[in-house]
Amino acid sequence: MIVTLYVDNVNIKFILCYNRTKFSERKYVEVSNETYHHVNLKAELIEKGLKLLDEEGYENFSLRKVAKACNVSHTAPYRHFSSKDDLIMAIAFEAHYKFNQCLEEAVKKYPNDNKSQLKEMGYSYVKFFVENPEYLRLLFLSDLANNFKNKHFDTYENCEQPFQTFYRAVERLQEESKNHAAGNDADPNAMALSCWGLVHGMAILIAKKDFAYEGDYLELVKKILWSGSFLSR
Amino acid sequence: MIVTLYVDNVNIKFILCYNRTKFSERKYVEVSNETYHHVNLKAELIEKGLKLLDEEGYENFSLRKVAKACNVSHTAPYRHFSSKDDLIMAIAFEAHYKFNQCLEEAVKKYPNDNKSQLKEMGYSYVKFFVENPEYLRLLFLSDLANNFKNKHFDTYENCEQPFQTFYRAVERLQEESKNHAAGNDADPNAMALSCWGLVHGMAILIAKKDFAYEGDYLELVKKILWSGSFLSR
DNA sequence: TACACTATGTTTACATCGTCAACATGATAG
DNA sequence: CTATCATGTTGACGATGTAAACATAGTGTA
Repeated sequence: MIVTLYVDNVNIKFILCYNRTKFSERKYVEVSNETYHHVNLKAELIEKGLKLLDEEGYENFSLRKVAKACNVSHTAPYRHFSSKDDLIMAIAFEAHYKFNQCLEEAVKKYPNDNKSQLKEMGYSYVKFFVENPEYLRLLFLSDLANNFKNKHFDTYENCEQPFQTFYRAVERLQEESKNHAAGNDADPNAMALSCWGLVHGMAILIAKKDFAYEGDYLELVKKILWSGSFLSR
Repeated sequence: MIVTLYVDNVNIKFILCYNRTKFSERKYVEVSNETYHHVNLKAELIEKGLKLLDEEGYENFSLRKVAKACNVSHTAPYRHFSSKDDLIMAIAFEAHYKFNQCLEEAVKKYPNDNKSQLKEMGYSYVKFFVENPEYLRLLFLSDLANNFKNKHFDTYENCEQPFQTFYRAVERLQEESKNHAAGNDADPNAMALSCWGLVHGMAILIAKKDFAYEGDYLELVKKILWSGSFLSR
């Protein structure tokens, strides 16, 4: 049942929920969306799940903990997700979106300079995963991430956007320098793999703390991306 | 590795195992077939564990399955490893050893050419993980790998060898080109991070099938490593 | 030889986990 | 008013990691 209240002239909608075991102990929980029922818990599961993933790490993540965080029985998530993996995929979708936003902001920073776009994007790429190390697993390193594309390409087609954003920048640069390109830069695949590989590798090494360095990692990355050997010609 | 020998018409099984702390002291220990005490269960757990990891993947790996594969009760591994993580660390140790061997072979291929050494090592690096994708998680991508160094540096100190092998090659190259180095190549950290990052990133992208390419991946990697933009100056 | 100690097995038990089946409730459509 | 469907709940299951208590075998020592 939906309850509408006016607090300080603001219209707030509530949904009537019930407590875990006893129907007598009911409480009101705010609804984030106009649509009632299903949408609410689903969104909350994704949100709390992402938080849990951040806080406790991928390997300590459990469906039951997410359910508990939402004050809901341990099987309630099954009304919205077919399995634990399905929930994780939905969370990964959310992460893809954030990651893509991050890359697109980098592109916007240099509207007319393809090289700078790619360098800035590389920097943002590394920075994003250094700041959100759990997303690394979500997007790339788990078994799930491996199957993400194949299994859910239709449902979550937007998840491919980060890669598209990256590739498009590479393509633009190649188009621009087509005439005087030589070596790797003449081979689109070689250029894409080397650009992406470098950035991807640095992000993982730093985020996973495999690269020991006393100074500021991100400054080092900036130095690498903006100097000679990267996109030099 | 299990070795079967016939001595005086008697079939004797041996297991190739290693001493807890030292890599170099590998020895053969006899396995008795039908005794209550399984003479070399520790080595067998590592061996079967590695096999299981290869076959079923990291996320489907379980202590109880390894125990079953060794025909032993599900708590027997606790006599040799303090936890599941401890077993995985021992397996990771084994994987580190193989990986390092792979890198050192690459170095030996070009005894007097530092640049070629590094290129060949990069190629072997990628090839190794493309051929053994589960090792990627074992060595780098699991939560455990994250803590590997800190927790077990003393016990498994040799596990650092692959990185040392890599770093030494970078150092040699830098020493060699010290006089005419410029840009990144003048900064050891920048050079190490960019070299390692590129190779690491390509290995992961290809092994995890995140980089879509119709042709031969390894040829593409070779092209990248042996042409202009990598170690060019 | 006898015996105690230690290393290395076993069984049992427990909490947590993902998942399923059976059931309850509440919104909604007829 | 009632049947149906969406979305909750409880309870059960087997798999898992791990701890505790117990069993056995090999070893060292009297």
